[in-house]
Amino acid sequence: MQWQLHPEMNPNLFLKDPENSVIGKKVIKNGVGLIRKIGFELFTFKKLAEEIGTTEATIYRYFENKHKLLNYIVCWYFHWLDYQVMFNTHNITGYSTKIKITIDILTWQLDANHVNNYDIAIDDLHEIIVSESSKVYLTKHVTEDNKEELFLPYKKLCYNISELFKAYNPNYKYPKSLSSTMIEMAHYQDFFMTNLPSLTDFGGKGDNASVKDFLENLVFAALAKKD
Amino acid sequence: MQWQLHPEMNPNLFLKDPENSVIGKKVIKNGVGLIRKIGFELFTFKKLAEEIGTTEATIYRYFENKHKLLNYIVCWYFHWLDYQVMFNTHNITGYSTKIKITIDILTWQLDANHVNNYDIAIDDLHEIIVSESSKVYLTKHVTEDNKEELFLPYKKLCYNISELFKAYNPNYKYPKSLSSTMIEMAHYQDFFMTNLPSLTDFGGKGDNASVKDFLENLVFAALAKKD
DNA sequence: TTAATTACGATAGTATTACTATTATTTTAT
DNA sequence: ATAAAATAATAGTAATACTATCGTAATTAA
Repeated sequence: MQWQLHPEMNPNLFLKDPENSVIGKKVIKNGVGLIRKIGFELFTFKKLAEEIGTTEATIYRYFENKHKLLNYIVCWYFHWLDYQVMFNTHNITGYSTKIKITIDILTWQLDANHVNNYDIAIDDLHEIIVSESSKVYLTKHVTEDNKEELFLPYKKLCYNISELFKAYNPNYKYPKSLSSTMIEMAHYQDFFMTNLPSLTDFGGKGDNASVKDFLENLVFAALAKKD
Repeated sequence: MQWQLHPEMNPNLFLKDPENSVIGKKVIKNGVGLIRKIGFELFTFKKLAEEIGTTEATIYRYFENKHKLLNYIVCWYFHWLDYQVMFNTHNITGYSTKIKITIDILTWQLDANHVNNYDIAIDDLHEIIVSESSKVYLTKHVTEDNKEELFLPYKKLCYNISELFKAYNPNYKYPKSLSSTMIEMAHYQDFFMTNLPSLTDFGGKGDNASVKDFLENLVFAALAKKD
């Protein structure tokens, strides 16, 4: 599937399409690995350049700065996630089931559905999303970035899930906020469970099935038809 | 009230207590103002030093780095918030009412309750919390920081709210996760409403009363006794 | 009271980061 | 085969994130 290799990324995210060259692909692939390993704050283009055997300047030809690279990675992930949701809820009857499947995907209940034959290490990617993705929009330049549509895949996923919620219960007043809450909490509760367990109810167990249970309970409680 | 001026801050947050000197207080007060103005990424000790008429090195005597200063500010805020919740729910009968008051405070439904006679500009502080607070724990050193109890006020607030939830419905399975969800979403939905409105249902209106309504609906739906 | 100690802030650094400008090399087009 | 274009490497600079040292002021100790 050509689409999987070239998920029409927004050109505002890069200076030169990393998908079109060997070094470009290494920037993404090893970038994901290095950010996961040392965290976004300590991550630099110099360190990445050393790892892939090139120079800083070369990487700057692909991305304006490390923030844009993170934004690219985050977009790639949400694009991929949106596709997973679409693909796995397709031809399923019942909005309740569709919502449950969506929660499964968001909370990383990985199984055969999530086969990936990408260059990007998808588990590393997920780890980055959990601890770094919000840094992409929590900036002073969020408005300009938004105008350049740098958050489109996130917004699209949020919209698609909100439409599921509306289909399940057309009277529910906050489908979009519930959708963004669910997406954020799939990541935050995961991060808390691992790193600050006292902020969750999944202390000892610590598997993402617990996050799934929590979100399912929360979402269906919120959406419950009161008649 | 002496307590308000000296909310027993964790000494691991600073090298030298900023409350004990004029310059120290300026570091906090002007630090809050400057971070709010230019954002945490562009904020430097040099810029802050220029603003308060001192040098970088002086500020480094108080705080190890800018991250610790942000951590101090965030702790101060959650400490203050925890006190607000405790004070305003005290002597109120009915856990439902207590929870509603807590949501009011979290979603910044400011009124006479929130009188502040601090040096810190409390509205600037709230703006910082909304867009910068998660950066304090979304790091690779979260575990070591947690061991030094740098997130105690947040964890305490989360715990206190979870106890309210448990009192309201002892059978609810996820009081802590619901509590951290509510705290995070009070800030995130506020940020989204202002900066990425399509992720919320409060597009045009855009007041924090909408966030309050959403959270009240969500929390009471989750906690609803099913019998 | 005076000497010693401590506290404090200012000066002047360094290593790293985040880039940019220029030059060299390779690729592609004709 | 040669010109044009694309690409990468070299070599920078300005800003950032600190650190080490020094002088002065305040505090305390004999």
